[in-house]
Amino acid sequence: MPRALLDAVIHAPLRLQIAAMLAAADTVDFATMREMLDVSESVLSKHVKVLEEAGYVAIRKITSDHRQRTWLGLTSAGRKAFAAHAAALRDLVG
Amino acid sequence: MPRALLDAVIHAPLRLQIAAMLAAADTVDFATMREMLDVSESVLSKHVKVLEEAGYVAIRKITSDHRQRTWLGLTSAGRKAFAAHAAALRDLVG
DNA sequence: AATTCCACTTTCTATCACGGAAAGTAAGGT
DNA sequence: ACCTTACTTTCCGTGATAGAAAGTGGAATT
Repeated sequence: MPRALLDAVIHAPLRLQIAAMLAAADTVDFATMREMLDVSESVLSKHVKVLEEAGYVAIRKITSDHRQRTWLGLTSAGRKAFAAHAAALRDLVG
Repeated sequence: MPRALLDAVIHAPLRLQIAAMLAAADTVDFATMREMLDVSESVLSKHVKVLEEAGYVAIRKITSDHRQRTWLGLTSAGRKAFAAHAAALRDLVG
């Protein structure tokens, strides 16, 4: 029954970690996240895109200091969804 | 980095629920679990099999009272794996 | 202005997971 | 021998995931 409460977009292992990192750190840049998760650029890019298309993650590309960096952060919908998912997991896992 | 700590066998939504139910109830029979999860027999059977092949679930077929029932329970390895997974999730989800 | 970098993004290709329907199996009843 | 119960396995189609390689767009360099 609580299956409906588990958000498939967030539940996938990598995306759960992405969401958790963003929930904890507010914003993280692409390269740093890639290193922390130890995945290829294409994989991270695609998972971030899934989260973005779900309206959970906001992508901001900023050029500063002769470097362009992509900053990632949760939207308010993303924060809500993550909180709900976290609650569902806690409920399940005790 | 904690990706390694998430057990793919347990993480799948349905199997996470199965494991959680068995962790909470010790044993549950197939039919009851099927109703609680609201899935088809084939789907439950296959997920249970995955858990069994991982050594996490023990299947016991018992005939009593003119009815045969399949009882499911976690093995000690299953209990350990679930506990570890639960810890990893809590760590991730805060 | 053309070229090179950089930092991702998208495409390509292959594999693997998942679901349900339907067919199959095993152990009793009748 | 046949039927029912209670799953199990097969069949088949769909969707997710991964990584390599090619592509894109905006600096920075020449």
